[in-house]
Amino acid sequence: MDLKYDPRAIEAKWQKYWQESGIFKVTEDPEKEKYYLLEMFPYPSGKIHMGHVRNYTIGDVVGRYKRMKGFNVLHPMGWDAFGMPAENAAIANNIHPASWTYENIAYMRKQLKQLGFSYDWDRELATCTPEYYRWEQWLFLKMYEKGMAYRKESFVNWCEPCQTVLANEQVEAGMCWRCGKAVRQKKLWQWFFRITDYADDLLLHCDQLPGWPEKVTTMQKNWIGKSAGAEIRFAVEDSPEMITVFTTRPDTLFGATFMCLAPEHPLVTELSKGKKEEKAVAGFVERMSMQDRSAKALESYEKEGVFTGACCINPASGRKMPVYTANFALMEYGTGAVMSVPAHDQRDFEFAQKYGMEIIVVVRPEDKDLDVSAMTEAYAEPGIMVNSGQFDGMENETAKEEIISFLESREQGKKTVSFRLRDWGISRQRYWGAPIPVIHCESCGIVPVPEKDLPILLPEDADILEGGRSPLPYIDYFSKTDCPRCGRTDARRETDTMDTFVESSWYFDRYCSPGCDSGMFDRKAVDYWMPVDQYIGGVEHAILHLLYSRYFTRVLHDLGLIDCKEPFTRLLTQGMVCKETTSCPEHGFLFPSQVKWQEGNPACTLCDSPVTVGRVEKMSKSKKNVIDPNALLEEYGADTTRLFCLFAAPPERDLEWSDQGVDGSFRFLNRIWRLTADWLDDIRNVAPYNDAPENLDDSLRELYRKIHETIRKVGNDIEDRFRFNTAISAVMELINLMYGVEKENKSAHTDAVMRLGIESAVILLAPMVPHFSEEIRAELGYRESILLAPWPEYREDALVKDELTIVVQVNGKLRSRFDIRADADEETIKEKALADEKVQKFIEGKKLRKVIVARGKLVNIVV
RNA sequence: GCCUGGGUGGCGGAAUAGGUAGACGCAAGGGACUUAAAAUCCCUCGGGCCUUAGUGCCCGUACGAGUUCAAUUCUCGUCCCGGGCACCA
Repeated sequence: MDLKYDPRAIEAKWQKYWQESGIFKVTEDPEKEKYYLLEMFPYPSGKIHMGHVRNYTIGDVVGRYKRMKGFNVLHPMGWDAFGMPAENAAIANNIHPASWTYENIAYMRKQLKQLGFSYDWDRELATCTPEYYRWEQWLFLKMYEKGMAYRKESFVNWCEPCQTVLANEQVEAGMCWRCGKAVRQKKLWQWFFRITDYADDLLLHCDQLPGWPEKVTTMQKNWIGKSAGAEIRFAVEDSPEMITVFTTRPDTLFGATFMCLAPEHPLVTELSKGKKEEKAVAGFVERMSMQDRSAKALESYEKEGVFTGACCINPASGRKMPVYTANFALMEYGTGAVMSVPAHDQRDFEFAQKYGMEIIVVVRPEDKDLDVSAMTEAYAEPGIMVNSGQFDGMENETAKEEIISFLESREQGKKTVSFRLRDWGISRQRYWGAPIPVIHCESCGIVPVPEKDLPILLPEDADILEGGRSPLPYIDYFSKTDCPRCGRTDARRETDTMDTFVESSWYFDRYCSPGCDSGMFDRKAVDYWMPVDQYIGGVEHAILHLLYSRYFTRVLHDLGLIDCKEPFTRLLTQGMVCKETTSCPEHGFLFPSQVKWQEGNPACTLCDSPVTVGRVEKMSKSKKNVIDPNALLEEYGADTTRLFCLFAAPPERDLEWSDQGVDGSFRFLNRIWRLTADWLDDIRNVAPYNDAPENLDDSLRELYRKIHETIRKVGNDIEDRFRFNTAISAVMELINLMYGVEKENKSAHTDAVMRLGIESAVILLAPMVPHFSEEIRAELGYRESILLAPWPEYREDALVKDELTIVVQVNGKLRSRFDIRADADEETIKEKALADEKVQKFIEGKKLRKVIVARGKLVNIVV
């Protein structure tokens, strides 16, 4: 055995062996229990970053562990390959999005292989290939048939100078990131998926996902946002129009004193037409269309509105209510109209004060009356009805039902529920995405592409136009086509492409039979593998990606294509990889390699200025606080890199990068290596000890127990808790103990127990540092891959202790401890504790009030 | 504003059923080996107190209360930090 641990030689050797032996290839095997392990596939952005390394390392440990436990493990990898960065790179570097993407894939695949991940590479897929997206187009057609895909008008961020649609992240403070000019909202006809049809079902099953972090299901529930209430219709004065509102507080109807419509509400323009307010209203609507509509932006705007010139009639009180249009009313939620009850809604209260609107109290606290003139805020609590006609005196919760019945009987409203969730807009006016397979015909309207014409290929000989515009509408051979229904020769192909979340909503199904060319997937394969048993990825996908995938799985289920309804049985959301930032007054943020140490202080390598060490933040290119995995692989190898990612923090928490910590992980592997090298001659031809512990002397017996305790702990930590950090520290303790074994005083079984110890340590670490473990196991004389070795089981009899240490507290404070036979009964333990010399000092002359004995651990004496 | 995590030594973290706070690692200090250094191995390592230096006492898990024989762990309140968000009518 080489005396020095040389990861580079070892890792290349075993990676080659795994690849050539095809050991990670799997097929459906009804004899074995399946385990589908999946990590979120990466966007091929250029190279692997530490977030990927962490995510995929965690997954790999689980995959290798389950494999050793005898499961048939499906562990695939692929590429989420459509998307905007490819277009941006194309513009910046004058390279085609396709070549950019495929080059990145090739490079990143190589990096993943260097990290030793146990993927079945035969199942690799890239979503930008026609073999993949043709089935997405096929599904679109099925969804269109069912009315699950439809078109409606909605808004996009539009940059006039660039003549292009912008993503939210391309809008910076209301301005276009490219030209810096103001962005406005433009209405376009776009494609949607009817996810709201499944809102109730998606919500209901949030409580049936016990393997998901509660935080994620809670976020999903809040996102779907079901609320019960009523729709109420208000007649508009001097007009045949009605305004319909949704409210969760029908009980406060008598207190509604004005109405607010969203600026985009169709009635806004109509109601103000020909009135003196018309100009002001039009100006307001125009101004609002310029505003950024994201939640955070809206948050910062002051609440404002203008009078439309029209009034409506409160169906309960008969009161005249002025109709306003206001920036806080959202067209997307409810009906786009809000009945405003200033006495019982804080936002309405503020709005009423600002514009001098009437405030009427209709719910009072049980113990007092509310005086409008003395109110400083709205009263939103439950209470007793007042000023509400026949409903006075009721509890407001009862009044909710009563008022709804009252409205229903007069056909002025009805009970209803509303969801916060909106339909999924999938249209993107972009090039690098899957074409939506429909044709627009002057005679026939929307005509779906016939199935036999799929796939609609994305032309790959086109270039992104100036300003980032999609070339698709300008490519004649693509966009000009014949109508498949009537044959008209002037039809136009749809040039919107699909949101990339569509690809990631079914890739896990495709992995089950990635080469399938007769459908989205092979039914037998998908029924065998799905659902995913363990899904692992960043918490940033907690809502959208996971919700869309759950939705797609339901759609596939209801189309009769798949058995399961929930795609992911267990979910692990891992934390971010963070590092402190470093910056120089002259050069701004610095990469770690741009910082040198001068007399114990950090300095800039470019200008020698002292460097400021900033907060620990998520690694990001813009802050330059990044570590390049390549450099780590070069210096320490894959096993050390993996080990540190696992050891530094539990998976769901953020991980703080530490160069010295990496060094420590490397030292640990070296320590095992040396221990093995040191003992190899003694243990090479010895069988690992596997007898009763009684035949061992005290210190060996202690080691034997430690070995089995470690086996138990590592298994539990991986299996139940994904606590790789504590699993590793348990093995460290075992190694530390073995370092204390002296060869000089060897007894009959020393070699056998040492062999067991080393063998166990290595096998327990095999999922985490696979190359290292394979190598040592080979040195110990095994011919087969460690992957084929069964996961070790602990012996109960080795864990048994003759003596237990009991600690003694007096009034809850630790005062003494003693050892006692493990089979001693409670009374004996109690007596021994009371008789203890140190304990005596504290209880002498005092009255014993209580003595508590806790299961073989502790005695607490209360005096 | 709403939702959601989190606060434990110089640092990352541990404490799995309310029962010995600080496992393991990093950093630091000391020692051994060496001509020397590196590497390695061993020891110390939360704070304070003491004319008994100990198998000693007190304090200590963001802060303040509470429940309990016993709280890092459970309850309530406060402060601070991170993440998400589409004004939830």
